[in-house]
Amino acid sequence: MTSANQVKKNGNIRAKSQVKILTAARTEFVLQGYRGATVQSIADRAEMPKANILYYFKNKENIYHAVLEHTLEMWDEGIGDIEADKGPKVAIEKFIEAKVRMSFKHPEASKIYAMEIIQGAPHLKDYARTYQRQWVREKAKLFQQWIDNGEMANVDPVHLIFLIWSATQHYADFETQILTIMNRADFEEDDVQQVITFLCDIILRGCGLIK
Amino acid sequence: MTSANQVKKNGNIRAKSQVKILTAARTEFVLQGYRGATVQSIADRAEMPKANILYYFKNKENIYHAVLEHTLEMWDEGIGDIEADKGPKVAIEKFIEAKVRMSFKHPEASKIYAMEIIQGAPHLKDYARTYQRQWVREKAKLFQQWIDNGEMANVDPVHLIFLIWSATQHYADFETQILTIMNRADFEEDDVQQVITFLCDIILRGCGLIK
DNA sequence: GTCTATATGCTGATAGAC
DNA sequence: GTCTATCAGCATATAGAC
Repeated sequence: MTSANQVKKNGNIRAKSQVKILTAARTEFVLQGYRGATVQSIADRAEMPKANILYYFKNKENIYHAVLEHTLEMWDEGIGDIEADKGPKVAIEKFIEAKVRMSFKHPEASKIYAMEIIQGAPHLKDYARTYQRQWVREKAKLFQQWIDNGEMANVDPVHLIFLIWSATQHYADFETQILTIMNRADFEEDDVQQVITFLCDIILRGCGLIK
Repeated sequence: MTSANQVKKNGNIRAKSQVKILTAARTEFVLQGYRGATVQSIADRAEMPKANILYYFKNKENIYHAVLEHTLEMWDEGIGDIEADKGPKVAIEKFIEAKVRMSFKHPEASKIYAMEIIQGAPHLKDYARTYQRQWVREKAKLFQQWIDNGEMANVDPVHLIFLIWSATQHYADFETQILTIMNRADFEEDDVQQVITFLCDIILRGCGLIK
């Protein structure tokens, strides 16, 4: 076996192990919180010895950082952006749909983010201060232009973004409560579609974009 | 001092200490999570020796139970109910206002509840299954009557409740993120009023209750 | 009721054999 | 790369003096 192949094979093992660890860790961090999730519990869930976990990530905080980063990346990619070119109605519709679908598909991603923010965002202050604040300002400006052009009702653009965020992520973060109240074991595609329809209906009408 | 007075005095000390402990514990549980909050950190925040904490509550889990119970009670009392007698517009308006005000006044109450639900509601399954499910069904029926009478648009009543919950609690749970994005140190009464106006505007129009 | 001292178990992390 | 053995520190909780 050549040295190049050796590296590749080892790289594969490394990559696979890391994904396995991150997946297990994400679940543990959601279920138990940062402090409550132990390296041992992550190891058990990943079906690896504890020492291997620490071999790949050195320490617990590094695991958490990797989970956060991995999660935010996946989330942002899955949502995409608000598209300006087709007007406010399509833009808001598409954005709501993407966020609702992600909430049902990857509730853990939203949950881990939510817990981080609730606890005061100790690892994400910079993320909000730079990336997110900029994003909100950009989109708010876009909404304001549509409002000024008379294309939608005069509603506060920043709070509109908060409303869409909260209403959509609620189905991920409060999954447990919603299932219990609706007396259901799982969600199905029909439920997802119904939520999309409901939220688009209310919010678009609320923005004066449908009658 | 008579025996009755002795009991009363001791009762006062006990009650005061317990409130002090519960307040400190709530903050610690929010900031650090259940496992991350230590009895010592609660004692430090309450400015009491650790042993006194355990004297009053026996163990850490009892503290958490008491915090949850105390918090839910306070929250429910502060919100009040959806009042049927003045029609959908006033009912929804009053409910949104009450929830927004509580979110800004007691964000920790909402946060501790949110963390509990996100982690799978291990201590609150029964609460959702009995009390909350019943409440939602009752209110959904009320909304449905208004819809059938043509008093409001035909929107799913259960999801409408979820929308109001999520949109209002967002200002408590995601306080940190919102402050950072808005580049503010604290909220003021004007902010609260603006949120109430915004949410009533969008949701009432979304329900066809204003033009 | 208050507080110090301490028992007991679990945690993150490391050393070193394979 | 994998895994066993182990350490040092910290957590909850209790015992018992005051």
